[in-house]
Amino acid sequence: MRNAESLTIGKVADQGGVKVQTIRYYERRGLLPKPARTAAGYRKYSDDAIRRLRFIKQAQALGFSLSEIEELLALRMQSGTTCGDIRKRARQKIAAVNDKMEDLQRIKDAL
Amino acid sequence: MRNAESLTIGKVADQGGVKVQTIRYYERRGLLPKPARTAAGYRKYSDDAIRRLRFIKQAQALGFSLSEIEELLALRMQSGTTCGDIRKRARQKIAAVNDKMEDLQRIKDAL
DNA sequence: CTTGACTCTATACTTAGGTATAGGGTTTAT
DNA sequence: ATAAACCCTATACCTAAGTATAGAGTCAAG
Repeated sequence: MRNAESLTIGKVADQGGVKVQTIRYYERRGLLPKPARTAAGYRKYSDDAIRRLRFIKQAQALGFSLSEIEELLALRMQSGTTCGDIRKRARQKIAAVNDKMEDLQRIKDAL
Repeated sequence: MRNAESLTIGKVADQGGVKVQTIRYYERRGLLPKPARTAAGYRKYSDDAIRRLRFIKQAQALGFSLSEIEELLALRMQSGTTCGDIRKRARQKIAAVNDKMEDLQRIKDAL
């Protein structure tokens, strides 16, 4: 009972917390796969799309650019072999965040 | 022996790690005070400008927008009274960074 | 069976944060 | 005393990440 198939773009946008145009924009950018279409040409999504949108938003909040996120998603797709790459990138990012926190401390002290 | 006065915009740019045009841009935006000028109209800076540039870069690296940085600098100027505000903002930002780290963990796990 | 809320494509506009260019004056090293 | 390396203003351009608009088709509720 877990899978509501065939969501419209509007539903996905609402659930993903973005605008409809943003979804189409992501599709053009290659961040979201081209979805199936109805006879009338309407995009049909499964809730994978929502999960993907949320992943994108999280990664964005962490300071990844859309291009970086594209790479992350690509890596994720090559499941199996290259998991190490992702771990490495995640670790890099964590290190960067740690650095940022130290800088923050310094700024706090400076103020 | 600590104060080399009267730096040109180029020196400040080099030391601050930004382009000359960026300095002029920051001046237009109000992030850097309008400096004194030579007879010929050249901008003259003290090394305060360099410190300020570095502060801006650090804050930027932490995810502050230029507008936010403007506010931070303004707060810093009202020295004395409103130090609490800055601490509060810094603490907010630290909290945000902590949240981000948790998100990062989650992403790492998700990959 | 029509009206309002969707959807489609294509194109243009927006904001943030710069970066480049044109056309000119100035300083400095030779 | 002249050429290179600076500086000046003003204006235009750029990338990222959307957001809006126009003009047209579609679906669902009354």
